[in-house]
Amino acid sequence: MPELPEVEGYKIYIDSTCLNKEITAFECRDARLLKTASADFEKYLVNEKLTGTKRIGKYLFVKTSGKKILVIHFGMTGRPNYYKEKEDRPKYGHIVLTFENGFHFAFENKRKFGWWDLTDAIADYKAARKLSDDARDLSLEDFKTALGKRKTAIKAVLMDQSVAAGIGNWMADDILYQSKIHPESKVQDLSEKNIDTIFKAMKNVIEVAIKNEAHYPDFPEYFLIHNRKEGAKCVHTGAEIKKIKVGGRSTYFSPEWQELVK
DNA sequence: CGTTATGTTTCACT
DNA sequence: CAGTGAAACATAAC
Repeated sequence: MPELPEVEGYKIYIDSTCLNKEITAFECRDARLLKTASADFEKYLVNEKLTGTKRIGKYLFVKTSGKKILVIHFGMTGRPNYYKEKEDRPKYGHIVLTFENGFHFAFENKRKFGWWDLTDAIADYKAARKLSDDARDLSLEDFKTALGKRKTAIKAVLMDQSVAAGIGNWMADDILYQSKIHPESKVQDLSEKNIDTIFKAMKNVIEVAIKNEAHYPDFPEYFLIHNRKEGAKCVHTGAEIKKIKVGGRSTYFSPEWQELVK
């Protein structure tokens, strides 16, 4: 379930399980998950160690003792799984590293939208992908600059990784719900104050979600995520949450609560 | 059987 | 060239 807060949790998980142990084997059972040749992963990972991680948005960069940096993207259904017994390999653990202590690290990916890549430099990779700064660190100034040229729905723009890296579908919905702004409001119509409100809501969603380890039931009651489904009711108005499509994605919002800015 | 799902990439069009 | 929207990708679950 990976958006920014989930991937932050995965980072912490990998930091606490996989670092500073020699890799003795690399195995991938479906090459479609690899952006670079399988032989390259063998070459640059086996007999090396993972030494540290850096997360930018939903991308996780894993530094190694070797010449390359491992890049992991979890897609829609990815998650890490560190386990001991070989027979405990998870059903969708399509990529597996084995460490010198006999433990294994599986990259689970049910829908196979996630992938691994190798790179020489994080900054270059970030630039090539047109990735913005991580939404957690992004300044208000840079956020405004990125929004400046846009003429489309704010919801779609919030999910654009070149605007604020890490915001995905549920976070964008919650940010706009907490901002009381309709997801189809055009960016060009938003006031300075609207944008400040959205920026603050974005930071709040991120910090609250990370603090609660992306465990939705623990989020405060005012989070839309508890009612992000058809037939559910808005905690503010009591009216039904509506579902529409914005930017090609299912979008949930509270019609009376969230103003369409024009 | 048809629809939907937490994401990114590609491609055609403006 | 930049921005936009739709389609594609692969698969499970409802």
